[in-house]
Amino acid sequence: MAIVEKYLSGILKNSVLDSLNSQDLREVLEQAEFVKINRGVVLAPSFQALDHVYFITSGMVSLNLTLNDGAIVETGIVGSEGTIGWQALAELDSGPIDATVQIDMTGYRVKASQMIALSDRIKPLRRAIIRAVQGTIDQISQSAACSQRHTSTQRLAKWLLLADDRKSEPTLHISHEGLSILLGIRRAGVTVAMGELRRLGCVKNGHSKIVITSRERLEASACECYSTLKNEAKRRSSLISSLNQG
Amino acid sequence: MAIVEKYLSGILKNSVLDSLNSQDLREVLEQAEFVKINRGVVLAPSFQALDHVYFITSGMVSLNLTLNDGAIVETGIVGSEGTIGWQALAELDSGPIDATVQIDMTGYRVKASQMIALSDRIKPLRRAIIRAVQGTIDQISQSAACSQRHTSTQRLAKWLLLADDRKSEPTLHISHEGLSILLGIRRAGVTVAMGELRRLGCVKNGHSKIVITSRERLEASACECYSTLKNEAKRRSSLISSLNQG
DNA sequence: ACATTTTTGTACGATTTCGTACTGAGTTTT
DNA sequence: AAAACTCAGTACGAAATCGTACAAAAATGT
Repeated sequence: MAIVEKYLSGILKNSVLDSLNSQDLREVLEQAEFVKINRGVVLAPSFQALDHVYFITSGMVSLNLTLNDGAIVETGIVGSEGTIGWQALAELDSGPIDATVQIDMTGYRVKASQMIALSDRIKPLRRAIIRAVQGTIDQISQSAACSQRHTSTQRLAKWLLLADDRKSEPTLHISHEGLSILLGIRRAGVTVAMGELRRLGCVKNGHSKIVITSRERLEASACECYSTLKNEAKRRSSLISSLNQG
Repeated sequence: MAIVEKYLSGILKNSVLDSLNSQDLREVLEQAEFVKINRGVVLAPSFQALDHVYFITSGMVSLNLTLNDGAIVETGIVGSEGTIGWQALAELDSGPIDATVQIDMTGYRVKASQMIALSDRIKPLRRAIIRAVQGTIDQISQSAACSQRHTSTQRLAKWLLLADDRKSEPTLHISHEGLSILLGIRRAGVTVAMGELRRLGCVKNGHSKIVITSRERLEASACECYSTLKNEAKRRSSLISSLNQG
C-alpha cells in the first residue's frame, strides 16, 4: 500500500492516473510496480504480446516503425501524459510499432492481465486510457504532417523542445546519428541543422551532448507543431478536468 | 428490428460489428441507423463534439489535419474495417483531425450518448472498438513513414490501391487537385506521377476519372506500405477471430 | 601515452520535389 | 453553338534533401 502514498506525495505524475479519483487510483496502484528504465530499452517490441501496461511519469518513449529496407521511422513520442501497452486492454499485441525508451524514464506498470480486469471494472480508468490514446494519435498525426511539410531544422528544433519538456537533466544525451533516425533524415543533415541552431544561439552541442541555451530562440526556430501539440494537450486536459468536475 | 436482419442478410459489413456475437450485435444495431453519405461531407469536423459513432460498411473516409498555413494533410484513411467518432466513448471531441468522406460511403451510426451506454454495458464492443482504433493507428503510422521515405509515384499507387479496395464502382472520381491534397504534394506532381503510372499500363485517366487497368502492375509500382497494411490487417483479424473462438 | 573507435563538421554532385506559369483538352452553363 | 470553367499536361529554375566520402575532434580502451 505504500506505493499509493509514494505516488500521491511524489512529484512524478502521470496524466492518466491523475484523472482518477483516489479510490480508483488506489485500486490501480495497488496492482502496480514502480520502475526505472534506461534509454535504449524496448518497452514493447513490435508484434509481441504485451506483458505490462506502463503509466509513464518521467522521461520519454518513442514509437517506431521499421520499414522493409530496415529504415526506422519515429512516428510519435509518449511522455508522462500517456501510456504504453494500452493495446493489451483488447488482448492485442503491439502491432508493427515498437516502443523504445529515448530518455531515461520512470513509471508505474501493471501486468497486462491485471490491467484488463481493472479496466473492465473501473469505468473512469477506461475513459482515461482512451483519452490518452487520443492524445497519442494527435501526436502521431501532427508528426506525420510535420515530416511532410516542415524543414529538417524546424523538425529538429521541435524534437529538442519536446525532449526538453520530458527530461530532468539540463543535458540531452543523443548523437546526431540517433537523431537522424528519429527525424528520418541523414546523419549529415542533422549536423547541418544542428549547426544552424547553434549559430542562431539556440543550443550548444558536443559529443552526444546537447544543451539548450535559449528556449525562446529554439521555439522561434521550430515549426508550429510544437506549440500546436502543446496547446492541444492543454485544451484536452482542461476539457477532461471540466468533465471530471461537471 | 428489421435493421438487424438487413445487416445480417446484406453484403455491407463492418469488421467491428462482425466481431460481435448475434446478441450483442442486435443490441447495437437496434440503436443504429443506416446511412449513405456522399463524397465531400465532413463526418466529424475538428474540435467539435461528436454526435454519432459511425461503423463504415463501404466507401472511404480520410482523416485530415490542417496546418496553420491552411495546408491539409491526410494522415490516414478508414474503411469498413473501422469506426469514426470512437472518441465519443471518452466524451472527447474529435481533436485536431477531421474526417471527410472521400469515396461515397454507407454505414451504420449510433448517437454518441447511446454509444457510450452501449460500450459501458457490452464488454466485447469495447474490445472491438479498441481493436479498430489500433488498426487506425497502424494506418496513420505507416502513412507517416510512407510520406517520409517513399516517392510520390509510389505513394500515389498505394493510395489508388487502398481506394480501389474500398470502392464499388470501377471508376474512381477524384481530380489531381484532390489527390495532391491527400498526398501532400503539388497538383503538377500528381499529374506527372499519374503519367508515369499510365505509361506503365497501370491506369487510364480522364477528367476526375481514374480506372485501374492492371492491379498487378499498380501493385508493383506501389511501395511496400500497401502490402504491409494489408498483411497487418489480416494478421490482426485472424488474431481477433482466434480470440473470439478460444 | 598511444591506438582505436565514435562522433562531428564539411563538401559535392545527383535526385526529388517545389512554386509557378502557361497551354490545351474536356465539361458544364448559357 | 459559344462562352465559361475546371482539369490535365508540360516546362523550368529554385530549393531541399540525398548518398557518399573524407578529415578533424573527442571519447574510450589498452
